[in-house]
Amino acid sequence: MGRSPCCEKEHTNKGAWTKEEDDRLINYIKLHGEGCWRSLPKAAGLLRCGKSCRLRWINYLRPDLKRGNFTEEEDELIINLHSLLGNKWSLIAARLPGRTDNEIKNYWNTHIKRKLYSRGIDPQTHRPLGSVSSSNKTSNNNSNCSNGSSSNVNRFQLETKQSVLPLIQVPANIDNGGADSAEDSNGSSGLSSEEFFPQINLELSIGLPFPFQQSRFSAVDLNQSQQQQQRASYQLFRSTAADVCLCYGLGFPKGQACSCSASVVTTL
DNA sequence: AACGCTTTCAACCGCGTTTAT
DNA sequence: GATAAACGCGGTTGAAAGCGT
Repeated sequence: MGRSPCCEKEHTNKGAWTKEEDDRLINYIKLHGEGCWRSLPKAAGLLRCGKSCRLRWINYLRPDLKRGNFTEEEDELIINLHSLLGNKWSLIAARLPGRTDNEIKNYWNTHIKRKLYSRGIDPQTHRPLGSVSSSNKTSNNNSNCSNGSSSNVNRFQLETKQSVLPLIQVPANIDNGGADSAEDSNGSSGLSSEEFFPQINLELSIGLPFPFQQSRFSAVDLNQSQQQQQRASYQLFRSTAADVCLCYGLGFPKGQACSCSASVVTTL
């Protein structure tokens, strides 16, 4: 099916916004609120397409935006969330009040990537540089998806006979606050997913992600200061991102699918 | 001062998803 | 259910600023 352009290209301004355009947009949204971006430009007297207005408002004019440099805490939170979510910038932004997805994406590409490289960490895989085989690199674009067969790693994955779709890689040797393992979940049902659907193995497991496990960051891989950095990052990680229940995002009301005591449920 | 290279980030583009008809 | 319109997202671009020579 074809798509018509989102606006009439001939009569719209492009490029940088002027102060007057900003004022018009701000005044209009103050009076009428956000929404209906397609009709907004005309109503506000702007020669812009609705998409452009929405972007300008969300990324620059919104009053609740936090301006200024990212803090060290924000840096670490972004890194941790990226290791969990990959390039889902809007989801990451949702956990950083006052920051936009565009801002975080830009910051990731210009600062954090470099920071991770300087720590000897691959920003896509969140593993030590050079530790990922080429087959893994090409198997899936998602940064946190790995088909690695390490025995001490639980995987949150959707698996079929034909293909494996790992979603979130979770180490087994981390205290996960009491979240049940895949084996426990299967055991309680009495029947495995393979018994229900012989052609499909839905081996779902869920747990808290931890990108700093010892097996990945052993003394062989990292020097002393890098190990110290990882330990500090882990402490911050536990204090920020660890108290999150992912079950809600899978459609289960909190507490129905897991026994963890997380105070935050996510809508992944 | 002039030039070229690099970095930054606001804005655009195309596409997938959701909603309305 | 099919189609079109609108929305939202992630990747990419390009102008401006910064920096070194």
